Amino acid sequence: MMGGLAIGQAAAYAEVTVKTVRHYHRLGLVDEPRRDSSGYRRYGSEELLRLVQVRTLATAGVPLAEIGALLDADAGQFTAAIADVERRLNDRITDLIARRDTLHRLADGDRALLPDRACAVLDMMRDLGFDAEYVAGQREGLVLARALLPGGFDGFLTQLELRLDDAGYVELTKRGWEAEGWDQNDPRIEELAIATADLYLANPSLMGDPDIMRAWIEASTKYALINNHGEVQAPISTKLTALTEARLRAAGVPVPRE
Amino acid sequence: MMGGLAIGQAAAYAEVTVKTVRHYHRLGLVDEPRRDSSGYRRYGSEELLRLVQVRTLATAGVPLAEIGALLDADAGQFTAAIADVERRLNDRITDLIARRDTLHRLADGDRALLPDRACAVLDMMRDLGFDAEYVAGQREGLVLARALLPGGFDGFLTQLELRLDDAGYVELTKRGWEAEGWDQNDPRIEELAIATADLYLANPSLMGDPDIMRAWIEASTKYALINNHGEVQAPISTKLTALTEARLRAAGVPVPRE
DNA sequence: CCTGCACCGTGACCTTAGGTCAAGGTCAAC
DNA sequence: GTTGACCTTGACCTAAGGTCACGGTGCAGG
Repeated sequence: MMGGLAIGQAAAYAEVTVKTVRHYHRLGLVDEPRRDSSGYRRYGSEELLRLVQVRTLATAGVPLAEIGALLDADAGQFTAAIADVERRLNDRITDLIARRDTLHRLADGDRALLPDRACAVLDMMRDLGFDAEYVAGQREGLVLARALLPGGFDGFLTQLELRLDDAGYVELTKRGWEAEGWDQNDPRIEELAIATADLYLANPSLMGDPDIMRAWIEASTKYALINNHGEVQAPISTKLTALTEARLRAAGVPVPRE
Repeated sequence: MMGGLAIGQAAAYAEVTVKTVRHYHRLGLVDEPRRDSSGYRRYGSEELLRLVQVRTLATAGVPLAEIGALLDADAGQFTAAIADVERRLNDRITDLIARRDTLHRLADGDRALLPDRACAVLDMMRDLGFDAEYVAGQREGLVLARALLPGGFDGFLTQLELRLDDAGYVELTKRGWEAEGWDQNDPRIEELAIATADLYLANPSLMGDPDIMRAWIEASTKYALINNHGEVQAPISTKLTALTEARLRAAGVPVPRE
């Protein structure tokens, strides 16, 4: 027995590696045991106990830098610290469980980027028969909107939901998307602007915050075009918006100018 | 809007730090986005999606080195990999839960070092009225025994339990411990050896593996003396063992010599 | 127009908890 | 007497970023 365990046996006992034991010695977490005649470390149960204590705390996630003070504290502080460690462990466990659930969203690109409610809005658009490219643009827009105005995102979704509930709005918006293929001077553009303005006048709650909604339409339309056709301009949409706003102003609605 | 988010906004969106985003670029996990006129990175939803995917996997514990291949794999491989990640997460969770339970053992030094069954044996010794120093020595011995013969530890405990169930054994062992304070030539030592040998002869199952049990008695006695009195020898115990073994051999029991 | 301040750029070094490698000494067995 | 398993020290490597230094950019206030 030579009066104690060699480092490999001590390490196996504590279920750590030899290197880890030496690491703990270097950090002063476990005192160096006495050496035998050939300079080998010889471990008694005192050091083994300490080693197991350190390992237990370390694998529980306590930083090594804190373990020394923790183990050298008096009983009261020690049990309090243990309770704290346990709390942190519990936090980590619930955190990991949350991450495990988040993982499922990865299978679907939309769901990784947007909260469920926004996904529901996009689904509704698809169900209402909007063009897939249009919906994709709306998705991009929602992602950016959430990044740029995280506080107002929920209200913004509410506004979108309100609009999608209105059959007239849905119809006019679909036509507006088709309009991007029309000629710059197509007379239908003005017709569409008139119909849109009339819709807003008949149902003002659909307008929402005009600043935000204008930015929204331009941005999401542009994104759809950039991503799907490499085009940078959405001239028809811009013209349509301008005409609609002009008509609203003419009717006495205070629409701010860009 | 300047056509995209700056790195700080993208990082906030993905709930990582700016430094982390650049780190992912350097590792090739997220493509560098285009730059604006002043060289700033400008992020679109493509990169944001990728960023969120990488972060989700990374915080789920997937090494960054694996994430690239994982996200670039086809759908089948990807969902398989996700399932694997989830399995590893579950493992980590159950592992943390086990560690949390282990933590409680730290409050008591014995319970950190020894399995419950061994603690029960020590408790039984205390309850049977063994001297506290003796029990402490047994504890040290158990710790070392578990380190040195982990495979045989359970059988060894069984042997101890068997012995403690025998009132005669308990009585003789207590006297043997007291004997360490006697004179080397005290006639009671031989009496004790005779009684002990007779006990073993009457009840051979108490003997167990004689090699192991002899090593055990010597080691645990020595540890108690070293730790509590700084003595290195346990001469009476050694003599007692020798006398007992001689008597057993005389009675025809094959006791191996050291 | 200048100055602050908050943001962006790169590059080099620091951190935690060890792992790996190198070069040599020791021990038990065949 | 040599092999192979173990021990010694020391120097360097790793992941996943953090911190520091030093400089450029963009915008608001005085």
